Amino acid sequence: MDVTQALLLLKEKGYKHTGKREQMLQLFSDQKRYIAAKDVLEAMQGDYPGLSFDTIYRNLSTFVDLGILEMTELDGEKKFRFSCSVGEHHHHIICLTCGKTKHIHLCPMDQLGDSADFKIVGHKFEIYGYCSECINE
Amino acid sequence: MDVTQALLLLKEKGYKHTGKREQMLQLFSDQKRYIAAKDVLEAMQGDYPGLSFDTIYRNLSTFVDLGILEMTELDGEKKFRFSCSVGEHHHHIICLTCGKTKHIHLCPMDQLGDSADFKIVGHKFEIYGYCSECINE
DNA sequence: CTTGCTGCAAACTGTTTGCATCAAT
DNA sequence: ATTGATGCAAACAGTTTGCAGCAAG
Repeated sequence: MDVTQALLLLKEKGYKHTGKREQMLQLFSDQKRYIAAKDVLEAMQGDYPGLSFDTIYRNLSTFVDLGILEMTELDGEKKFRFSCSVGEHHHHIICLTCGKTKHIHLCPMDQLGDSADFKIVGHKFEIYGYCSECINE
Repeated sequence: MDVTQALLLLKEKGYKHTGKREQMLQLFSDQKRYIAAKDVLEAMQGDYPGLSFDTIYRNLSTFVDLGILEMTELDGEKKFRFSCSVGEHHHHIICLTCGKTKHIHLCPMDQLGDSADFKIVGHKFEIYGYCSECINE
């Protein structure tokens, strides 16, 4: 999902085009990372000094609703992180320092037989580590 | 880990034996579920009407430090859940209604080769569903 | 000019902490 | 008598909401 495509989708759904939204989308498109709301805010405060968390949260949540972004909580973290959504089912290795991700095409659910006593509705598989840039710190 | 064993460990480490701690441990030992702090509190307020969240949280965190309980955050939930810890590495199917768990002895990390560009330090694999008792609601 | 977007302030949830008191050893 | 355990109140982080004004269509 690139920025132009996302903006088109927004327009289609009756959302307005604002500079803040575009720049948020640009940020996620440039950075293939899981980014927390706070970091989105900080990245944008250069261009939008008065920008508030409210706007960040409202837009992030809009983007997730539209399928533009995906949202996760790293194990133990008490905050959400967001990154560009890609269509096909996949999992991630996530850098605990910078949020950079790498896709994993192995899904453990493929090898798991049906469970007699549970109706399965979802799963979470994430791998945590440090990327080559963050490991020397 | 049963209650007597856990109490022994507490004593060993210089922690005191209180009725509240014993009953908390009993609760987790009886119920093989992931329980949230709030539900622990509610389950105990019958016997300890003045019981506060502070005590619950402090004791839960002590138990986790000692390896008596394990802690997780279900995907999307903004709260921690706790359950009896077992030694060997494993994963869970977790009922989204009652927190009941079933152990999974498949670990996807076994099939994952080393990643050249990430130093892996942890992972999370959880399966969410509804148990046979909760499915009809 | 209409409707959605935004900032402000306030509320909310789950969790943590300082302090004085109480209870287990 | 010591030292840890507890309740209270307050603080904290991340997130959400009502409202009035602003800006994009």
